[in-house]
Amino acid sequence: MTPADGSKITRDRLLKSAEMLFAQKGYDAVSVREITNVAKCNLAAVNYHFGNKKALYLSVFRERWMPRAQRNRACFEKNLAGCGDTSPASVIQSLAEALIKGPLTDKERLVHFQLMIREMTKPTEAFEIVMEETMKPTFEGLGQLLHPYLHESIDEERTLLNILSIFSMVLYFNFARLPVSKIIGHAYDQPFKDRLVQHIVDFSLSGLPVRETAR
Amino acid sequence: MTPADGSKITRDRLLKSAEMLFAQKGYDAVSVREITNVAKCNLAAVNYHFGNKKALYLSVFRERWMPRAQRNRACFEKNLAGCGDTSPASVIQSLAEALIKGPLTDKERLVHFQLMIREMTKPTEAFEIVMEETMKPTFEGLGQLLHPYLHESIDEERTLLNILSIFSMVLYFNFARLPVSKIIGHAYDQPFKDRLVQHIVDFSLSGLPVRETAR
DNA sequence: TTGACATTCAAACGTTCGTTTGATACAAGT
DNA sequence: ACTTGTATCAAACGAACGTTTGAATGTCAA
Repeated sequence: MTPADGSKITRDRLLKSAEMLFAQKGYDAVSVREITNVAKCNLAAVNYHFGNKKALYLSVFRERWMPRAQRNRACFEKNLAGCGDTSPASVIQSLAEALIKGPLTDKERLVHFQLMIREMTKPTEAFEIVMEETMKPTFEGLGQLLHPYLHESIDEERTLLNILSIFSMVLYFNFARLPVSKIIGHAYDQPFKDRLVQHIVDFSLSGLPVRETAR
Repeated sequence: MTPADGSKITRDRLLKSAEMLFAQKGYDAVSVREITNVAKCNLAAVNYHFGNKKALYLSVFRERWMPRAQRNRACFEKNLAGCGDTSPASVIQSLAEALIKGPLTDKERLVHFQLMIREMTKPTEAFEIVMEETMKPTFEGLGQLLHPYLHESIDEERTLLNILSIFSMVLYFNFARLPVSKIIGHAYDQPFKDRLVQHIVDFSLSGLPVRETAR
């Protein structure tokens, strides 16, 4: 077949199946046979199209994870532009909405953040991709947006800790859906996602909603 | 040999080696041969002492993970008792100190939270242990401590979301040491841990340190 | 129609996996 | 002294792994 034909389709099916399985089970728990079965192609297709299993894993990050990270980033910037200002409230609301209710489907979001968590827990070569091309630029951008609004005494480390704290909430509520659902007693439906975004914004801006009389 | 002799020692070495390797690499990435090599015992020892690999994994949670979770809990309660009150500031400070500077060594802490993250990302039977015997009681206890101080309009879900947000920060700063170190530019030394606890308390109570003039 | 190229496929490669086996060593009870 | 029970060990088991091979199939330019 010519490249315009079914070949690329097989390659894409491999990437798609591999991504889902790697996110669900982790690199070592997934066999090449399992991937090719889900992708409905021959066992040797992985080696033909990607060379070997590890190269397929890296291609998943390069060709599927990165574009999704960029879609998230674009959504954040669109949200923020729609706010009309760059106040901390607008920045955090735009970020939380982009990552929790944003352009990804629920399945994509789970896959995206599970892959991210796996690279944080046991980094491979893909960690550099995630870190240098996505997280570092994002945190730097958030730092520049928030810094003018923060108290004068807040140094660079404190600024980063604040950003990482917001990020940790978004990360946690995305990848740990199962335990969170088990604790709050219901699924991630749309109204809950709205309440979740609102909570993250409120908590990030004011912390715990403590009674005035008890402050 | 009699049970009072070297046998239990072999069993303990297996548990210790298995825990470290499972935390570092994940269940499927670790082979029984690797575990027995690190534990300096025979390959068949895993099956003799635990039956099979999966049972060893569960024993790691029952016999090593759970006791550490209880040590953390005891430290939290000791910290809180030392505060003299149960205000949100005292509760969060006690919690953050217990989990970030508490009774565990740095190595133990990393292992502990990495195992936790792995169970949240891809739950096995050990998930029930972590969830029912540790997280649920902890969150319920925190809810009862914090609820009297929270605003009247805060319902049970909002209370839980606040607790989960604090938990997500503690979790993140413990398991994601590598990316966090990479971003802030230095290791987790003692002064940084002090600043980290202070930040978590401040952020949980007041959110971002926004200038008064910009509020 | 032919030759070159791209893609798929069944089959096999050698290696490593989790698990089992049977022999051996040693301590304690009778 | 002999039996019993516990623990360790080298060796082997079949199954599954990632990877390779060479033939078969299809497409398009010449």
